[in-house]
Amino acid sequence: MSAEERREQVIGAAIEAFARGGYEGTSTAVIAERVGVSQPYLFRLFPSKRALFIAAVHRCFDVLEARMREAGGGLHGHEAYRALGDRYERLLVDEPTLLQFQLQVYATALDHEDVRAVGRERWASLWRTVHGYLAFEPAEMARFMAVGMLMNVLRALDVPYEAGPLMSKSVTEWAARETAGATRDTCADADADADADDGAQAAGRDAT
Amino acid sequence: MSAEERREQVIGAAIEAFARGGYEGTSTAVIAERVGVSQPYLFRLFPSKRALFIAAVHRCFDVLEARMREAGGGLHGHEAYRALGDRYERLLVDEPTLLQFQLQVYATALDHEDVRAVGRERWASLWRTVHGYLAFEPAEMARFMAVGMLMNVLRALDVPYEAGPLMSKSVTEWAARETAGATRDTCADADADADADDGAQAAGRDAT
DNA sequence: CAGAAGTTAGTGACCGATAACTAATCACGG
DNA sequence: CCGTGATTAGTTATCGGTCACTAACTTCTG
Repeated sequence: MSAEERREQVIGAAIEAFARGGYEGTSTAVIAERVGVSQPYLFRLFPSKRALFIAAVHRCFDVLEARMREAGGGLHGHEAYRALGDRYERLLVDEPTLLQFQLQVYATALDHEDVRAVGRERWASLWRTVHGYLAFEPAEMARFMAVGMLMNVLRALDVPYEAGPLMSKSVTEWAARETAGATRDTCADADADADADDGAQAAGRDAT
Repeated sequence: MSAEERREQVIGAAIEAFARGGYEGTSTAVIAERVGVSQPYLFRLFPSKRALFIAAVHRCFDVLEARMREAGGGLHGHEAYRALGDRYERLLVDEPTLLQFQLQVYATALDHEDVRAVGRERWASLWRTVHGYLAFEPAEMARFMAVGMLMNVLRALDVPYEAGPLMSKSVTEWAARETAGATRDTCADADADADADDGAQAAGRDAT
């Protein structure tokens, strides 16, 4: 296998590993093990752990932008808004690793200047791709991105929510329930592994 | 100094340290050093590093809820929406550590079930506090929280933005600028330490 | 034989946690 | 006022394990 192929493979494994453990919490050994090479060999493919992480950031946003572009197609305005929103919801279910890694990037950016710079650069690119390509109004742009960030957090905390416009209502109801039963919070464990197949909820959106 | 006082002090130091380095990236030694006690003594105040982190999570959301309650007062509807929004903007400028820590919590929640459970619990509490106390409509609730999450990310990436309704427009313009000059991205370093006093931008909101 | 792909061995530093010891405070009987 | 025993706040010493990274060696292929 060529070094370039290996590098791509390593980046994929790095995203999966970093998504779970974060930058500091993930050893280069587990990444190497995941692709089936020795740990020191990673340092011949990438100059440092940070360089590998940054390569993973680029890959992550490459995919994100590609997905948005695919969904946007020739649409614009509200049609595009709905199309991209739906696509992001699906991405959240189909490729959760990508979103978890995204969250790790934001956290890592706080004290690694190089990561912050790359994250900012790619966020600008993503924002501009969505805005320029689909011609949203600025207010809708911010709203779209903001809801995306909210969904990221809800997913990170394993909060169940309905997709689409019903989200706010369902989350509000969830919050009321969760806070009411604060005395017996053991029931929160029961749905820990039940979210694996709640992708079906995304289809429930057409009931709107 | 009593153990309880020390504990409170340690929690404060822990938030500051964890906010920068994250859970895995912060050693108990640096937290101990920050409060001026020996590292092993932390383990007499808290049973484990995780327990300390979780205590910090509680403190963080305690403060967050308190700030929102103060700002909400007897207001409701759109007036409350504006009051809380303004307060959150100010919090972003005045107490950035709290927000950086918040981001670390979301990232940490991904692979620590106990942190996730506490985060979910406190998010529900926060959501309910804002919703129940201020009587927002569900859609406004989600919008409020979503914009907050967006602001968190923008701050983490050091993206300059105008506060208030102008945000989306200013960020859109920023994205256009940033992406246009992608070939010479060295200028991105210049404003790295210029954000210390951009709190003045928050006052620019009344120009609306 | 040359170069690229990949390995084993090792290193110095650090980290969370434990164990055992010390110093100060305080209540209290004489 | 003094001694004294108990509780509490805090220390030093240390350990087993892990981590990013380096150096030197090997194996495969054209």
